Amino acid sequence: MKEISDYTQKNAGRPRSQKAHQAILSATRSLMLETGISKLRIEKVAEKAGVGKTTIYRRWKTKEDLVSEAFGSIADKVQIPNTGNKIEDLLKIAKGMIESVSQSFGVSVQKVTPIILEIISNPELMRMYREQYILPRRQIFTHILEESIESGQIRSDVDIDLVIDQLIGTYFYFALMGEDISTLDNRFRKAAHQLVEGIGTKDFH
Amino acid sequence: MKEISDYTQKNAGRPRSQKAHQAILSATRSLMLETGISKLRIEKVAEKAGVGKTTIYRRWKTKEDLVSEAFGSIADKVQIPNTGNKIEDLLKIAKGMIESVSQSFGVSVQKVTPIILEIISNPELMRMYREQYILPRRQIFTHILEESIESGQIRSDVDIDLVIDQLIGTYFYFALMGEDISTLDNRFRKAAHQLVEGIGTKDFH
DNA sequence: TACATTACGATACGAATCGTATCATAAATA
DNA sequence: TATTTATGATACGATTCGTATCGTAATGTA
Repeated sequence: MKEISDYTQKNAGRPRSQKAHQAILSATRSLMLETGISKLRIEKVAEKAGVGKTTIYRRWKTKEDLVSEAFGSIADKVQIPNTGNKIEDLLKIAKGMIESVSQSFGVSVQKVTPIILEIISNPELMRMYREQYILPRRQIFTHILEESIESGQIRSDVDIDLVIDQLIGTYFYFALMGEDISTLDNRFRKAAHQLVEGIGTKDFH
Repeated sequence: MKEISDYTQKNAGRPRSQKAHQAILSATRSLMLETGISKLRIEKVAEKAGVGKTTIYRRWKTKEDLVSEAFGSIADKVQIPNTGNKIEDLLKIAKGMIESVSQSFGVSVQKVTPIILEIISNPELMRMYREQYILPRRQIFTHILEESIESGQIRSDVDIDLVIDQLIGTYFYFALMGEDISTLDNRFRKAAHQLVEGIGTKDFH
């Protein structure tokens, strides 16, 4: 049997319907919001998309493959922010890691955080999320921080990748494991300030 | 029917076996390591514990309740570290959030991180993990940081809870979403140093 | 046009797992 | 001894899974 991922139309036979393809991905996204990933039923996706479940199983080997494409294909290019304030720029990019998803889905952040947690728990989906959502934003972070070094706001000897780890780690901890999302923005701003200015007394170093 | 969680022996009838209770929790922990939580089968737990599945369903309403007790009941008191170096103390506590689990289970950290990710993804299990594993360590963090303020290493105007968020956030990002666990310790140490000393130039503030 | 090929939607199917119900038996109290 | 509750075993209907089968539709080729 032919590998699903190796599919190429061989100029013979009925071609796969692109309309069905998009309908399936759209139905997958819609139902994911209602049930999460673990309770997503392929048969329900088929019903909602108006296709037979055979069509889904023919195109995607596993549910993870389907979800990965449904989720990954809506990620779009990250805009470089320019609020005039570096801290606000950093916040905007950090928030984009989850808000870009909630905006694509047209729902609140609270609706998508459980799904993102499920994605992070699954190695294959995590790979997609890292590549499509995290890494592009790390590049923007790098750009912003390098600008800050050039402008003399940040020391040139700091480990930029590590700073990004600290910012993203703090943001995810707030967004995915926090109990109060309403104060997230201000806590992130203050955390960024503490990182810039340092919490030490300077007497020691 | 009587609520399971409200169970109290009414001085009548055969009492519930405590031996079976512990055997069930132990079997749950053992099988969790092999299959994760989502694929944990109650029937397999019963078989491994040498009890009927009726006994499990009688005592725990849901799989989450069972896992929550099996996991939460092995959390023990957190020791206050005293390595002589505050950064090392912070690292030790942070690592304990995952290493205390791996040590209780007698397996490597890599074996338990997927399970902790599953726990974090489940609101009920996350509540247990927060109460049993995170909050006790936040208290130790607070203790260490207050000591550092008293000794003049850290400024008294810093937001300690926020510093803890930054440390824990960074640690979890490394441990749960990182790709290279071998350098985790050194990256955490360096991140803590960057937070203490600040990444800014002091020319701005 | 006729034929070969592949995709289509519908549906039937066995397998796995779920949580409940039933049962005779065991272990406690009154 | 009688009552009550727990025990382990097992049967059960309900879901969901992924596959197989079917006649039909849509394409390229002879």
